[in-house]
Order: sequence, then structure tokens, then C-alpha cells
Amino acid sequence: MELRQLTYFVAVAEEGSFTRASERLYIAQPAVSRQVGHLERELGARLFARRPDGVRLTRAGEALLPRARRMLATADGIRTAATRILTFGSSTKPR
Amino acid sequence: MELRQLTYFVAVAEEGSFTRASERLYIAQPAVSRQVGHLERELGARLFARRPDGVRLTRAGEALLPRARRMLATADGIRTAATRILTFGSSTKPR
DNA sequence: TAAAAATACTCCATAGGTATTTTAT
DNA sequence: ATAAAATACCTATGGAGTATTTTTA
Repeated sequence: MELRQLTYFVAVAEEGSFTRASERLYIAQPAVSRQVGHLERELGARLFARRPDGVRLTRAGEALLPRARRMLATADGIRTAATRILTFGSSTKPR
Repeated sequence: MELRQLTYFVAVAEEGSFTRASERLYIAQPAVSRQVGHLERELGARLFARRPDGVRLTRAGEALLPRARRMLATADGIRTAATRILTFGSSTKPR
């Protein structure tokens, strides 16, 4: 499982479409298909039901969505915290 | 930021040593150094103070540690949830 | 100066792009 | 039939290993 895959998964869930998600992410559609496919393979569950005009979440996908959002939010929190510590003048800096 | 980097970071923090963390992770020491270095670069903060006999967390590192653990725990929760849904007989399966 | 971390270099795995085929209604 | 997703193929980015150098108290 990788943050990249969760990012793509959430985008597809929100757009209801691999193609529209790929446009929003500024990457090609097959890359989105592959990463979501890898995630489905790893979790052992299909996350989307493919339809001729887009996709819909499966039960497993519905279960994943809030957790994926929480992880991405925590990642953002980490970035914010790092910035805040620097802003307030920690003496530890990268080279 | 990647889950791999957070995994390595937590291992180094817990071992107090890149070398011991690399042994626990079953990967080479330079790989751990590089990934933690990439994370430090991305966050813009040094996470460890390097010493002749190992490392110690910086303030930024101390701030990151619980958040990193939370993210890794959420990742585990996702895997568990996926398994549970399958176990209870969802009809959506990967091909 | 001695143990530990960082760097140099190489190889390989895999992410992404383009072109095309397959799928589902 | 048709729009969307999946697959095939190629290229390139970057992750890991080994050997070596650099760092820090």
C-alpha cells in the first residue's frame, strides 16, 4: 500500500471515473488504472464496479474511502507540523 | 512522503541507529540512510542528530514520531478492514 | 581513532507515457 | 456502437546492494 495509490483511489472515488481522475491528477489514465489495480490486488478486494460510463464504489471501496482520507490528512498534518517547527526556529536544519 | 520512509524512520527512532534499523528491516544500511534523508529533505527538517555511536531524535523528529506511527497504524487498519469485509462474504472480488 | 552514517556507483524494479484492445450496457 | 477502462510495450525514474569515504565526539 502506498500513499500514491490512496491518492489515486480517492480521486477516482470522487470523480466517479478513472479518466476524469487522471485529468485532475495530471497523469495518464492507464497509470491510474494500474495503481488502483495494484491496490485492489494487494487488499484482495475490488474497490470499484466498472461500468460503461464510469465507476461506482463497491462495499470494500466504501469502507476504504474514509480511512484513505484519514491517512492522507495525517500526511498533510505531518507536512504542516514540520513547517511549523521550522517556522518557530528549530536549530535542526537539513544540509 | 511515502509509507516506506515512515517505516524506516520509526525503525531508526526505535533503534537509535541506522545500522540496527537496517538489520531489523532486512535491508542495507545505505538504503535506510537514503530514505530517511529523502524524508528530511522533503520535510525541510533534520529528524535525527547524528552521533558517533548512533542517532538521537531532533525536536522535529520527536514531533513526527507519533504521527508516523498513527499513519502506519491506519494503514494496518485498512488492511484489516479489507480482510474482514472479504471474510464476511462481499461479492466483489479482484479478478 | 573507531564505530556509525553518508556517498559513489551499478543494477533492477516499477511508475508513467503512448498506442491499442477489451469491456459493458 | 461507444465511451471508458485495461493491456502491451517502451522509457525513465528511483530504490536497493556493495564498496568506500566521511563524520563526530
